[in-house]
Amino acid sequence: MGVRKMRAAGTREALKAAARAQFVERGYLNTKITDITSAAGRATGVFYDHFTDKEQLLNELLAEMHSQARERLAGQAHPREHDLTDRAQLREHLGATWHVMRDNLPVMTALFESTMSAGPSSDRAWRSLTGDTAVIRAHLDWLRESGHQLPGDPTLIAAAIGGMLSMLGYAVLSSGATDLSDDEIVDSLTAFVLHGLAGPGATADPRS
Amino acid sequence: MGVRKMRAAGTREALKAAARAQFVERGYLNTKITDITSAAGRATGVFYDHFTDKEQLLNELLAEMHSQARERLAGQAHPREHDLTDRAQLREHLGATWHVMRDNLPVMTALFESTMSAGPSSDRAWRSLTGDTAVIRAHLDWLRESGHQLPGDPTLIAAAIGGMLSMLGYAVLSSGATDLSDDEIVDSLTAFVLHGLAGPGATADPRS
DNA sequence: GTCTATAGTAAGATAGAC
DNA sequence: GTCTATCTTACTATAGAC
Repeated sequence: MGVRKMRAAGTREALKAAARAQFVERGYLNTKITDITSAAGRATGVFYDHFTDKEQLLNELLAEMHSQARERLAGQAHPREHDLTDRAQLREHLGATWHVMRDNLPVMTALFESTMSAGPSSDRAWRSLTGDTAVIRAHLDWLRESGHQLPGDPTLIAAAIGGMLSMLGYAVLSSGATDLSDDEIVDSLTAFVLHGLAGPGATADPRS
Repeated sequence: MGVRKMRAAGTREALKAAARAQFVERGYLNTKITDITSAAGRATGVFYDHFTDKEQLLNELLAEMHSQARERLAGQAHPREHDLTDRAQLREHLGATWHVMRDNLPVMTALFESTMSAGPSSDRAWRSLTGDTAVIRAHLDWLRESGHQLPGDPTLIAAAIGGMLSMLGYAVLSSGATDLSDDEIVDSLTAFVLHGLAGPGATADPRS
C-alpha cells in the first residue's frame, strides 16, 4: 500500500471513529456531515470522497460490528439444540447480547434511530426484530419440537425477548441511568425470562 | 361559540386528524408541515395560526390520548395491591396496554420516533420507559413487600416489561406483519410474563 | 381566519484549486 | 486526496392581502 493510500485509509478510519463519537453524543439523526468531518479534523468535502452519504457510513459500521460479533462467537459450537430453559445456557445468550450492545453502543443506537426514522409503514422494525431474533426462534422451535410447552408462537416470543432486550439496552446503556451492574441486570433478565413473575413454581426460593 | 370560532375549531380538528393520518403513513419525522395542511385541504400558513410547531401538535394529541385512557380506566378500582402473579389480573393489564396502543397507533408511533430522535444522550428513552411503567413498578413493589421473590429490581423488571410491550407493539401494530389475533398475542405475552420460558414449574400442562 | 407569496435557514452535495 | 467556496434544495416560518 502506497503512502497516498495510507493517508486516505487513515482519513477513512478517522471519519468512522468521529462518526461513532458523534452518534452517541448527538444521536445519529442529529449528526450532520459537517459534525463528523470537523470532529475528525478534516474538511467538509472529504466526506464524499469516502462515502456517498451518512447511511452508507452506518452500513459500513454495521458490517464491522457484525463481523466482530461473528468473530467473537466463532469457535464456539452453537447448535440449534441449545436449551433456553436451562439457566446457564439462557444466561449465556442474554449476557452475550447485552455485551455486544454495550461494546457497540454508537452503532446500536444509530441503527435504532435509523430504523425508527423509516416510519411505521415501512415494516422495518418488524423485519429487524425478527431478523435479529432468528437464532432465538430456532432454539424455541427446537424446544417445541422436543415437546416443551411454550407460552406462544416462537416467532412472537423471540420477538418479545428481542424487543425487551433492545429497548432496555438502548434506554439503560445510553443513559447510565441505573446503578445496577451489568451482571445484576443480566441475572435479573435471565430469571425473568426463565420463570417470569411467578417464579420457579413449587421450588420457590424463600429469600426475600 | 360564534360561527367564526366554529370554523376555526373545525380547522384545528381537521389539522389534527390529518396529522394522525400522515404520521402512520409517512412517520412522524418524515411528515412535513405542508403534508399536514394539504392533507387537511388547507393552506400552509394556517398551521401556525393553531400550533407553534409539529412538536406542540404532538403534545396535544398525546394529551388527548392520555385523557382518553384515563377515562377508560375511570370507575375501575385500581389499587396498588393488584397481584400480577394472578393470570387474570396480569392479562387485564397487558391487554389494556395493548389495546390503548392499537387505538392510538398514530400517536404512539409518533411518540416513539420523537423519543428516538432526541438521541441517546438525552436520557429520554429511559425516562419515558420508567414513567410509563410506574404503575407496574408500584404493583411489583407491593408484591415484594408481600414477601414474593421477584426476578430483580422492580424498576428494572417494570422497564423490561414496558420495553417489551412498546417495542413489540410498535413493530407488530404498525406493520400488520403477523396473522396472530390480538387475543392470541395478549395470551402469549401473559403466559410469558407470568411463567417465562420454563413454564409453570411442576404443574406443566402436557399439551404440546 | 384563511389565503398566497416569499423571506430565511440549514444542510446536503459538488466544482475546481492545490 | 484534501481543501475552500459555492450551488442547490427543501423546508420552516412569516408578512400582508382578503
